[in-house]
Amino acid sequence: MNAQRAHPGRPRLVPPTTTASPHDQVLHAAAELFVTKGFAATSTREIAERVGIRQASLYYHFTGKDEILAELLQRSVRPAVDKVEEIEKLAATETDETALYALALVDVHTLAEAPHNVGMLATLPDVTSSGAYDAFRSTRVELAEAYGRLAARVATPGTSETPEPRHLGEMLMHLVEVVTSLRGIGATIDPATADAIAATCLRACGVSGGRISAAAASAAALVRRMPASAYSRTASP
Amino acid sequence: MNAQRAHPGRPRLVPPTTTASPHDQVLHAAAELFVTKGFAATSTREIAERVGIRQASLYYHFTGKDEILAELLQRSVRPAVDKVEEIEKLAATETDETALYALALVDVHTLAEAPHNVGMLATLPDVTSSGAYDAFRSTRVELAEAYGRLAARVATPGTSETPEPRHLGEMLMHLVEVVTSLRGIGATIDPATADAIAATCLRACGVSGGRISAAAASAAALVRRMPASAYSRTASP
DNA sequence: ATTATCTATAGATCTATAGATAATGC
DNA sequence: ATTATCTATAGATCTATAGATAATGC
Repeated sequence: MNAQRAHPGRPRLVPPTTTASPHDQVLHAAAELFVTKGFAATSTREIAERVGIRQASLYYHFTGKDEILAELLQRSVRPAVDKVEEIEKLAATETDETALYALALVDVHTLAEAPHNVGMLATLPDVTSSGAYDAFRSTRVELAEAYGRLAARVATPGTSETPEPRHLGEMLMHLVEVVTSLRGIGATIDPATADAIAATCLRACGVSGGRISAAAASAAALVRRMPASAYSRTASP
Repeated sequence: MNAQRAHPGRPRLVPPTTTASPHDQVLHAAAELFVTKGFAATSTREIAERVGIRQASLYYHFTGKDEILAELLQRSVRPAVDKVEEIEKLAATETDETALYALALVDVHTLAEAPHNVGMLATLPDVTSSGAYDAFRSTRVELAEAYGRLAARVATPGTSETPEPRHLGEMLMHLVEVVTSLRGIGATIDPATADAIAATCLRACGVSGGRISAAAASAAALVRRMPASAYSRTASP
């Protein structure tokens, strides 16, 4: 009772082993190859081989390698970006430290749970200098600016010890990206690690240990309450 | 009084503007391109264009793109690796904390001063999966093991809070690599930043603030005393 | 008729080799 | 004679398009 026939279209030479959509099969295969071999070093032929289709068949689902990359990049930050607005509103009722801590925590989880560690793609020079990165750039800036706004409000009190505020947002984003490095060496991101990273963000803004503990406690409760924002497609209505 | 003629060999179509050796001119151009565009995404033609020679002329100086990469990788760690032995001996007269702090500091400076931020190349997937990386791998393992030995001696006392010792050395190396990320976003690595990174290494091993300060003071003095280990060729006699 | 694949291939690279050439060195 | 370049090009990709084919859907 295997081989569930029901699909239109010419059958593949190698029948699929999964029930995922061809679109997602391509993304899955590409993600793994891009992360392990790099974007430029991965050919469309290799991606197709993994999926079990011919190289040319990719072009039925995507306009090219760049479009595959673009979608992977978008997916790698969407859960975090989707929660930015909610978190910034949160700064009204909670402390600024709590809001920043919550943002870092949400971002850590997004990167920690992204399939195949695709979060690291955005750091590769062949990716950032590709045309596909352009559409993603504005999304990334949006996130960096949210970090920047929250960090500025947290850091202003003691302005002497903290780094130049101009790049502070970007620095915190980079700091959180350690998650992808850790995943790269096979570490799993447990809750303690996630908290350590979020705490380091506050410390970089000059927040004292006591206030960090307080922010950690309230942020943890708030984040637990947020919708899971499944790692999936763009549309939903 | 320009254009100093003295070289054998057919003249270039575009006369060189620098007096550096052709070998170094190629490394310089390649480093910049590999870091900004990625290794796989950079063609030998582009490298040659930057240098002002024809693509085929590269092969007089190097056997191929891989050999260029291999030499850049070696240069990116040599100053740090050269000092490992001296630092490990140092652990006899100084505290283990001081030795680990000194290693981190030396590594930070190596990465901070490497031309064109070539230290980041070793983190790229198209580089680590290239054949050129093989020769480099053993050098890198040597450094990681030095971190591991020192970290183990520092961390054993309080073994509960610290990460699994198996990967501790590698984790500390990755931590120090933040330097290349910081350079990537245009930050300059001032002494305070270098100390912050070295201190974070000790903290990751569970060392208290007081002991970190002590290690920082004695390590700084020791590192200042070490030979500069100029960023240059293999041979010297 | 529509969908999802296939085969075949054009055109654009890109790497690396062969052999010619224009300097200096002896 | 030696050195460091040049020109020319073969062979190996790699991307993307055109058109055929084999399913299901109506």
